[in-house]
Amino acid sequence: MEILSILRNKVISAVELLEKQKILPSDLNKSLITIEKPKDESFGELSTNVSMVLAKDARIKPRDLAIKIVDILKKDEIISSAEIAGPGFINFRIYKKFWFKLIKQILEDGEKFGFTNIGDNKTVNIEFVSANPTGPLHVGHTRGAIFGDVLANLLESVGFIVTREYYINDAGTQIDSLARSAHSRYQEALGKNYSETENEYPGDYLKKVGQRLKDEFEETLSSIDDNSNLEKIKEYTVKIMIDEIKKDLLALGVVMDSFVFESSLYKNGKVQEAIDHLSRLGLIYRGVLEKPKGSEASDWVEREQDLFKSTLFGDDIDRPIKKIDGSWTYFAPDIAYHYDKIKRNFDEIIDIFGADHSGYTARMKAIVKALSEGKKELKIKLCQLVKLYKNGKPVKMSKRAGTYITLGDLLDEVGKDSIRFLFLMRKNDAPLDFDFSKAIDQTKDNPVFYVQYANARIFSILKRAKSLKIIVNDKTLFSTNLNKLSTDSEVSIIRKLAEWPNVIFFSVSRYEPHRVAFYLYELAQLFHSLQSLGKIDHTMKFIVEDDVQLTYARLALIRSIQIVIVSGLKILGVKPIDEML
RNA sequence: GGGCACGUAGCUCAGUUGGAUAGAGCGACGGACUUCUAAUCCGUAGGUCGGGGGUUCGAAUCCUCCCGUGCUCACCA
Repeated sequence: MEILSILRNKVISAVELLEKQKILPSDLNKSLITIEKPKDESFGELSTNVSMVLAKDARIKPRDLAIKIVDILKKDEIISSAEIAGPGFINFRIYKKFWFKLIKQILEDGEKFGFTNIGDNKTVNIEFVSANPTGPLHVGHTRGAIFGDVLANLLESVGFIVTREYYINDAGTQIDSLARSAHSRYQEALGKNYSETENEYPGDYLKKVGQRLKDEFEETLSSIDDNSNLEKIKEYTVKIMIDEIKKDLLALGVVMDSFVFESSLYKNGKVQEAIDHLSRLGLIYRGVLEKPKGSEASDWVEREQDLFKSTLFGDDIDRPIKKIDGSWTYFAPDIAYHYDKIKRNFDEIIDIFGADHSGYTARMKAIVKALSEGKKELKIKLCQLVKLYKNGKPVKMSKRAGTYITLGDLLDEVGKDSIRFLFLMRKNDAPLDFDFSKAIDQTKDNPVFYVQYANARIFSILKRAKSLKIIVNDKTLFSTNLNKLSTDSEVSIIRKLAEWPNVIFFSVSRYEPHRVAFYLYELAQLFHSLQSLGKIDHTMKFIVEDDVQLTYARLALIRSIQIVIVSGLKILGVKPIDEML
């Protein structure tokens, strides 16, 4: 167990002792007790809010409670000082040798350090990207892809069994339009009349499809008077689009475990089945929706339709499941799809949406609650939109004109690792301004190189140590004597390393992968700072030639930094590099 | 007009789910290399946390009302 948890347990035991002695009422809620690193290190190395959190329930003043707790903890073997400050904080200092234990633990655990078994083999389904197969992925999808993938990595790393899933909308009118557009390009490839105006998907990417249709089928599908030809074109086009999407995702480092086709839900009767289930639960009725307030829907007509009682589950209005012509609405297959997820019996179901689908979340949560009869809760994370800039100027994108920046474009210009890291330097629900020119620049404003560079520097130091006949494998470093680590900067970076398990815990429990990226940046910052001390004062170099023991101790320190950086980068799906080129 | 987000330094953003004197990067200004990689470091300047009110020991964080921005709004997907 790492030091923050150890200290927290000690604090809790102290409270329990006071409970036993009847000084405090029993059964106080201790879940809010935290151990944190104070912002200002002059306060102490670690602090706890215990006395403020318990004061109210215990009916005692925070500072009075703090005095009692401090009396107990002062005797503890790892605590060198415990002081009360401010409204009732208890600030601790820890004996150095207990900080050194942390380094030993990192060297022993390796890249597993910090990852506890939170998941306990619980299963999780994360659905993300799920872009319509009508064109290549663009920057918006990219953000969702990275967010979902890294969240999946995180969950896996703490013992969840994760299914990364992509839901393919391969049915409906959009896909019919796609097929007609592909047919136009097919005609074009065959040298027949091509009409730009009738083409709903005019992007160049369909030219390739047209050519491939020609290569594959020659002229046999040219006439679409026969509907079965259009069906074949549709099938073929969707397949190509999906292959392209998979290829782009792979280049971004994202591999899905599972694809679910909307069309299969119709074919297998799963849509009807899900709706029937809702009916049995009494949640479907014939009704008339009110005209939306203030909406400018001028063509609004009052109509009776089949509605799902989503208001019972926290939605604003009940939602139609059938259109006027009797066909299903877009919502219906989604009901079936989530019913299917429920029946596959995942412990957790997570959907990742783009912000443009935020209006959809209430009904999706409602449907999962309804279909599972309250047993499952759908978790939805929203990714805000991405605005692209180039040299500080916004890049205009138009789907109609076919001038939008695709994931492929991004990968060509920026590269996978930069994209992933930069996209993760924003919280998911904050809008992301992404400047192309800055991302390409490898020297400034680019945190991924900053972190990579820290790793590369450590690699280079260890390499040099080896050349000096110093043994730098983890086993040797593990058994080295660390007592020579004595400066504030050194101990301060160990304290930072001690936060890593906390960072993982919060990233997982709140589904916030960006915390990992920020943490790695901060850790790299401390490392760079530490290294630069050696420039002014040569005794602060990591390798001090006339002090073997100090050298070993410092190598153990930087090696443990490297372990954390590398394992963090792996979570982000960014490849650590040993040498900057 | 309704719903959901968001509003923190000149710019881009963090802020451990209510804690101490609100942080970082960029930009600006001033410094540091016969290097274990200067792709780096150190320092200075910069704030009414959009505004008002409320909740309490304590608010950037929670509640409420305004102001502003984005997304969205039956029968599209």
